[in-house]
Amino acid sequence: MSNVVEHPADSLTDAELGFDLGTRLRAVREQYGLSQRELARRAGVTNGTISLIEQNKNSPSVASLKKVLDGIPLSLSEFFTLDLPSQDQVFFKARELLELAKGAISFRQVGRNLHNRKLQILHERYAPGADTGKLMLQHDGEEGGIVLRGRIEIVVGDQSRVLEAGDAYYFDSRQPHRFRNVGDQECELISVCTPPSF
Amino acid sequence: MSNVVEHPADSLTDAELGFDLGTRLRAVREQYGLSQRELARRAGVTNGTISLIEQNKNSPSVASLKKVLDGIPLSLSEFFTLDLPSQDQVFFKARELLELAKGAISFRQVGRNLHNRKLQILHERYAPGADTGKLMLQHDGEEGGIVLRGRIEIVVGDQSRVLEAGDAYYFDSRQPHRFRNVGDQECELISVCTPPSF
DNA sequence: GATTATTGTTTATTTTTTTAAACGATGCTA
DNA sequence: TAGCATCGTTTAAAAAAATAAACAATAATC
Repeated sequence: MSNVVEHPADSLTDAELGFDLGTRLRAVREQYGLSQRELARRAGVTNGTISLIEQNKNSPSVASLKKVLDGIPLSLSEFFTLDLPSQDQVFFKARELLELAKGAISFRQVGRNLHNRKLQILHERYAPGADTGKLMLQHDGEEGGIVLRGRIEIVVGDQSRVLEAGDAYYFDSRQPHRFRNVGDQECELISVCTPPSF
Repeated sequence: MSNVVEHPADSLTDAELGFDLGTRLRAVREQYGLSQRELARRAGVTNGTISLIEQNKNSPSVASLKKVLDGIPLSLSEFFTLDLPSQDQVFFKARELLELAKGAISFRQVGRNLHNRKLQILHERYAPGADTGKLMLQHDGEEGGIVLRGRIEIVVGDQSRVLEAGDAYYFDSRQPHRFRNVGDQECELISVCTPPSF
């Protein structure tokens, strides 16, 4: 009885595959080097359960899927949002940061493919007077950052503040927001946000 | 068969599941202005099913939870990663950053309550020679950062690099990793990671 | 005020999942 | 090669979830 497991190299997301929970669990389990029995022992279920789930012969209750994932360990949200095959670049020389905008405002991003990532990390520079504009930005996710030098005015919803070196911010990106360099020198900051992915 | 002590009928809540699935579903359903019956009709299940799920009186199979969410519509990953709205402090003066560690290695965090947040943003400082230790760190999530000044050696899995001002990194936090200041001056960087949420 | 919908909940019955144990296949070691 | 451990799979019985229908509470309409 040959154990043929479909493993297309370009198997990217569940959206394309129509959500193959069994294959996903098997991939995760194997990635962690666990046998069905070992995972079953840690999770407090039987090995048969895991076998049947991985073959999509039954659909586990959320409760028992949680039990299984606890044995890895992996949270439900991580399990469902997981992008399995992505071996990415880890280190980036300064010149390798991806230039997203260039001019009065400059965004230099860590990493290229945003779709596989949970974090968008930017090195931002604002020339004196530079402004993200009156039309306030608004998008899903959360964002925050720390100011490295200069003075920048940040408007979030009905709040507004001028931040200086060492100051920081954090807000829900669905609130309208705007950045403006109100100093007389260049302003620099590191920002990060969770990109809307799924 | 299991001789384990039976749990009371209503014990499918936080304790076992890690979060309150029933309340979560109810909140989402009401947010979309749907009655149990209307959602049941769209999802192709019975209203009783939804009632029982929302009371945590049974734990739906992933298959039926997916059916229910399709009626909203909402993906599984969206459902599990939903964050309850929380209005927090937006701006932080430099001195308000939360000091997590103080000594050869210093971590100063943006924001206090990590549980409601998707991002952990840190201002890290490493004294010359400072080291996160031979026991390599490993945890769920992803992380990245940008070096502001100094020289730091970062080991991720079987890869290793010395990064300098402007350089950056990004990796899956489940890979073992270690940070070490290999320069003769203090090293400073902004790091960010996705904390495990559930 | 009575009638009629619509809401969420509960209860027997059916359906599905989980268990416990056995099965065949593979790999290791003496 | 034989013996033994481990792997994933399969199957009858037990446990749990989904259904269908009845139940109670509230709001709307006549």
